[in-house]
Amino acid sequence: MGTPGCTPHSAVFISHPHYMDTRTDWLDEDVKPPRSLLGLPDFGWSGVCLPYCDRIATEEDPWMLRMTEGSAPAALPSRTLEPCSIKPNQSQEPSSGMEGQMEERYLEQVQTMVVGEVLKDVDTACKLLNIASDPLDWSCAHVQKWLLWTEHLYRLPQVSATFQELTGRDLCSMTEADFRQRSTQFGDVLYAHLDIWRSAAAMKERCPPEDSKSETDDDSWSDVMCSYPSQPIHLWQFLRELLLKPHNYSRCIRWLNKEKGIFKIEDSAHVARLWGIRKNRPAMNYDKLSRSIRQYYKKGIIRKPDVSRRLVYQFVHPV
DNA sequence: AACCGGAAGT
DNA sequence: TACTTCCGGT
Repeated sequence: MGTPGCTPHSAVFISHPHYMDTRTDWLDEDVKPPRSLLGLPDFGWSGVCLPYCDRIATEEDPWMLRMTEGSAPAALPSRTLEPCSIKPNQSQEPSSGMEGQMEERYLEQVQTMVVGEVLKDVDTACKLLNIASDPLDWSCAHVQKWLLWTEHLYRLPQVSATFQELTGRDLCSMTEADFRQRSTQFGDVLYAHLDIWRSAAAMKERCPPEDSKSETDDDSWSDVMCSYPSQPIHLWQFLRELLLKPHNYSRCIRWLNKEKGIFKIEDSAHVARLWGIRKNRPAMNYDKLSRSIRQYYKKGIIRKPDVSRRLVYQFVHPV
């Protein structure tokens, strides 16, 4: 399409009617490069899609393109998502011999990658939201968090209000029609996204984190970290978490000098939104977040660097 | 738009 | 206590 500023990734957008038709701008005001945003998921591809913001649909993920080009939207996301059993269901192309094998291997590789990424992204989101990865374990509050997150992810207007007082179990027992009933426009998106989480949780259970079943369980970020009771996270910890995942978040916050603990908030509104989601504070903004950072000045946790610069801060005690 | 710190609320 | 919310001023 000849839309100015469109990247090839736009294909992903366009393939999804909801985005173009009904997106509202309540979340978009601060979005810098349009393509830094999620490609919207292609729900048709074996139930696998990787919208997880900020990191997908970037130049670093060319395979995303290949996938979306090639895959004709199937009907609905499949209920389960198994890396080993997914077969490309569109082998109509009479690819023969070597070529066919190559292609099949290529597809398999891509699928394995995709599944791995999905799991990673769900895990990341779990950590960020501080909720369990299995929707069945969610309380009403967790459901609301997840909804907030999903709204953020897909740039949906606020839909969480229509899903109040539902536990994760309730949510899981709902059909797509039930979802549509609660949100005519976005019920299907939410349903599909929930399906991804359920599939991811099911997979996680089926083939738990392979190789290293080591005893270093304490700090490994599996269920313990994700699940609920842990004490509320501190803002400085949260910022560190984001900084430690440059692959995911470098577009909104990054180190300027990791050794000295100097970092820059590149997208203040985005960071504030993530913080708000994490703390369940929908009204969070940079004004408030920065006030909290300033509280750290006298506590000696964060300060302004010697030469004060806009949106640049420094951890007093770098790692 | 960011930065600052007081003051009050949760 | 650790923010969150609000705010008047830089």
